[in-house]
Amino acid sequence: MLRSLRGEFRDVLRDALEAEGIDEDDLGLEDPPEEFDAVVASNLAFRLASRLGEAPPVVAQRLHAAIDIDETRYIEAIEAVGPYLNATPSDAYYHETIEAAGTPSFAALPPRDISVVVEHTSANPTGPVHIGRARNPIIGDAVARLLDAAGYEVETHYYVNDAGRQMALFTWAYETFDADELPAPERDRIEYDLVRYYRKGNEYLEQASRDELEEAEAEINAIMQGLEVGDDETYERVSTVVDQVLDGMTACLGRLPATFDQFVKETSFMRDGSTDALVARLKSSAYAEQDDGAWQLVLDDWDIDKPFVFLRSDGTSLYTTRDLAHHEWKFENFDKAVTILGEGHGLQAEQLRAALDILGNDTDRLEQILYGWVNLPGGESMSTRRGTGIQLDDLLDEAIDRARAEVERRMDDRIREDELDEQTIEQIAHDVGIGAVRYDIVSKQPTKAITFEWDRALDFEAQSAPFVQYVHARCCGIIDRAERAGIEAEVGVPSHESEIALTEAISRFPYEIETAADTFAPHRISTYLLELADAYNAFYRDCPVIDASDDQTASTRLALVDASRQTVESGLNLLGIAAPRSM
RNA sequence: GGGCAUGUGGCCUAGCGGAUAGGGCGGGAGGUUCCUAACCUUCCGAUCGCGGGUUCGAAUCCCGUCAUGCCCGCCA
Repeated sequence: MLRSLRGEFRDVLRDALEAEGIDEDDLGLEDPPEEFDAVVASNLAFRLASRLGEAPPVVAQRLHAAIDIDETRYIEAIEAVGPYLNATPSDAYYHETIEAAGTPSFAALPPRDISVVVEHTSANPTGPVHIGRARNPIIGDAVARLLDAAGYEVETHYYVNDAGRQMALFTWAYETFDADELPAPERDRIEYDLVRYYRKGNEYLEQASRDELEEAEAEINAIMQGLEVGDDETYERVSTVVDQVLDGMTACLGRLPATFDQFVKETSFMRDGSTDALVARLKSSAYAEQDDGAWQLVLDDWDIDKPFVFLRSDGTSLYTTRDLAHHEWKFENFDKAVTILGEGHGLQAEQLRAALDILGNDTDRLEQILYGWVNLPGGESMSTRRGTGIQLDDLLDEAIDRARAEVERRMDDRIREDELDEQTIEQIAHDVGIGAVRYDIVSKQPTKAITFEWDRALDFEAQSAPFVQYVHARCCGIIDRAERAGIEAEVGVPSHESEIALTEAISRFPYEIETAADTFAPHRISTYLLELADAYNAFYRDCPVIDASDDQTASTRLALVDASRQTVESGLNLLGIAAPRSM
């Protein structure tokens, strides 16, 4: 609803400027501080002041006099407050907000007819997902949900690096070592089983004699060469490892849940000839040169001083070459491409963008979101190869355990009349625990580095998922009681200041989706949900529903509770967090 | 050495050109004869790393500087 009101505000401001014969495009819209009744404001008078030779408040008055709000539906009044023009909402604004928010479509912006592929996670299929990587699926999944809500046609992809040396080494180790010379798996799932071969292989190479090393390297190289020439048998051998490990990783990511519409294999761009074709095009580019037999692009014109090598001197392609073919494939099939990348890939991301530019692509269609690493407190690094770090599975298990303990601790003094059976308790623990993890990650700007600490990541109070989820549970509690008391919801116009503030918070939701999607910033949704939850808690404190002073008040408040519940659920859903009915 | 990112009260964080810098944690003081206290109220606590500049206006933009992280391979 705020989107509509802002539209009206822009219209009347533009009309007023035209009437005054003033040419100015920037309308200076901003959010007014809380203490004002206005829902949107303009600071236009500041900028016009010097040009018109008048003081800002005088300009504001003049604009105010020229503004005509006879035709507006959602703007009740526009006031000149000092240099600001403040727009306050009409009864229709509140009424229609509560009405619209009671339906699921409130969280969906109109379709844009623009397809976008969101590539995220894309971790090498070498073993269990550790929390250093967990930021990627959590941000990526939220971005995909956000863009979907914002009206884009979204498809999610996991790009599988099945072609490099790591996978060749893994395949060799899998075929070479026996299970009985390996330690027991840390968990009963396929990637925990297979990663033991990968670790064993790396370990072996590190302490192998010269002869052993040569022999092993020869086998690993043979696998890499087989992939390069598109040998079917080699591809099958590598796939045996890749597909199994990937199955396990997919199961782990599914717990978040993070899901993928498609797993796109790197080898597919070698096997279909697109990498070779791309290399030929790059060679003929004005920026290509040969250096010691290898081909590279000189990217000085893009302010990148590191050349981009796209073909080895032995004629084989590199990971980045194939990724280039991969991206051109994305451009052929989608209008936009969004990629979530760890900050370690910053330079590569810039080189990729420049190379795509050289190949004649419109790189504005590519959005690369970089996120900082998750570090461990002691500065210890996480490595699948060495088996260090914290696994995502362990984090989620711990989160659920702590949440379950919390639910059980509260059992004694809970007063809500619903009986929680074992299965329900387990479900709540699951929703709360995993929600807390996701919220902790998604609520921070991706570019900031995170130091992982159990107690902070799994805090169930205040600025956290459980805080927001609790609001949803509170709504459900009231709705359940109202139903038993025979109270019917009826959309009305809020009168109490806490009702008004809550309705205004709800009215912002579609606007928040729009701005968050425009900037690819899901953390804005988490910030918004906190504000919505605060507004609801104030309403909960001040405005009884079941025991309202009269039936009419009870009915209009119940409608507001319905609208709140739906909005909170939709908001949590954008972040991939469940909304429990009871806690 | 070069590049990119980040620097906001003891700790975490929002804001990223406009109305007295919002929250949370921690600390102090309160609130439950119940629409679930995973909540609420209140107090204490910030020269927005530092120095310049641009602007009517800077945490926000520019320059410099310091600190931290990441990257700089014919690896992925």
